[in-house]
Amino acid sequence: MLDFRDVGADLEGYRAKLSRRPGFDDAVLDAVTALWTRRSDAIGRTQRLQEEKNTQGKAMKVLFQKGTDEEKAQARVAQRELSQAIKDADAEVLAVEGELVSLMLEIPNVPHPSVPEGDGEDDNKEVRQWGTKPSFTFTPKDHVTLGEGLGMLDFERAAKLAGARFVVEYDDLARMERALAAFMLDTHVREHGYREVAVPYLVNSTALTGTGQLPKFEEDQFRVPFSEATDYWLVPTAEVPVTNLYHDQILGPEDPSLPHAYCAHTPCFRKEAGSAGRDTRGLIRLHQFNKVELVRFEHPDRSYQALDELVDHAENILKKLELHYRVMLLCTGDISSNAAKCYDLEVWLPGQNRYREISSCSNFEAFQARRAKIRFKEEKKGKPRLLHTLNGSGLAIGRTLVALLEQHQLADGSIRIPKVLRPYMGGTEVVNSRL
RNA sequence: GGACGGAUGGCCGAGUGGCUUAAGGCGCUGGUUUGCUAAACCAGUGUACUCGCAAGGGUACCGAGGGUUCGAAUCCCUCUCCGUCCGCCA
Repeated sequence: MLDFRDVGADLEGYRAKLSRRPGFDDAVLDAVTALWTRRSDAIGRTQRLQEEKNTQGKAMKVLFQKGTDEEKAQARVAQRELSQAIKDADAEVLAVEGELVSLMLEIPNVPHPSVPEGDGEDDNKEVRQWGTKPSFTFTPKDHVTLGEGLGMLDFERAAKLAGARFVVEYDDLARMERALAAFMLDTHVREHGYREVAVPYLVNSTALTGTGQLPKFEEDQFRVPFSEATDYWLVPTAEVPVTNLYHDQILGPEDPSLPHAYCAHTPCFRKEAGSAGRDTRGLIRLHQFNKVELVRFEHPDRSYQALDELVDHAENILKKLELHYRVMLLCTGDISSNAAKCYDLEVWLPGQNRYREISSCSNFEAFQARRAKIRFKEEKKGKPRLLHTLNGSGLAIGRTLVALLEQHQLADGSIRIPKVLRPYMGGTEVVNSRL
């Protein structure tokens, strides 16, 4: 969320910056400015009425001891009228503010100047590549063929249990989900300095609003209809519970200094409402998948440096797993609504002959911090400022499994396990079929 | 699921309708005194909104939301969270 004061103070500046996003309708900005004025007027009125009522109220006690019955009655009527007037003015403030906030919640973040313009995916800029495409002396299979060939991926039974877009894994591939999570967490904790955290997989709508999934993307979220009164949603990513750890908090100078960096492993649940028919084969787009997520709370002055570090930490996992990938800088047409700047890591999938997103690393600047009220003070008496939040996948585990299967496949359909993962796989070097 | 008890500033804690502009203490910051440190003393110490060029005002906030009243931290209702016990349970 942007600050409507900033928008009102520099309407044309924001119009220009936000118009870099294709499809942004700037009419909403004029509505915001109009509401802002109405809000200020209404607040001014309420406060003047309050002041008057307080002044009169202080005189009441004396009056009730010494005044005549008639004076008392008059004062009572006057106060009652003031109370009513305050109530009315308050109601207007609330109504206008409600409208204003609901508009603000829908306005996307301002893209950083370094974000290239573009209409969509094809306009993203490749920043660098790491490694080379593996070459095969045979035609590489895709992960579904490989996994089913090993007898370790089972989409039919998953469909029986839950429906489309779920998977059942067995044996070494089931173990590899666990191994990858442990390997990634260990690396981020030991080598990159993140603090490991285990969080709830159900969150409330306040948390989802704080990180920006609500209200705009409600159709992507799984709501748990536990009862009328409860407000439970399955987490779409650990970003939500982890970022909201600091909800409504002011970090003081006595707190361990910024940055605060966390990593968490959770399943992620997504409706994939808008992607019917897309990526229906395999592990690429499921309703449930595992992910290790990195979340950072940063001083505004160094959040872009932190973004580079974050990308590096995610890349490091791919390097250790010996997976060829490229780094893409997303353009204004492909970047998410919350992010100011975003890099995607795209891993090479020989079975599909294309790169696929395996991590998305974003700087949200103050966009989430303003929604979730996350602030810090540099000095004890200083003014609280919004800090910057960042997060990135480190990495999506299901897609990592896909990449391992496809890039490290051998001619007979078995899979070579990269060295760093072997300790987590009981020393196994190759995944072989048990069939 | 049942019963009872709680929720007040950074922390502890007083407060049963107007003397609260939230006492008092701790902590913290600045100052005075002072070989150093400590102590003592003095002053300050939240958040949001709002008016103002500024200095500096004003308004709201005692878990949340409603209600009663001229007036609510205080009385009433609903909810949330925490604690203790009982039942059920991985």
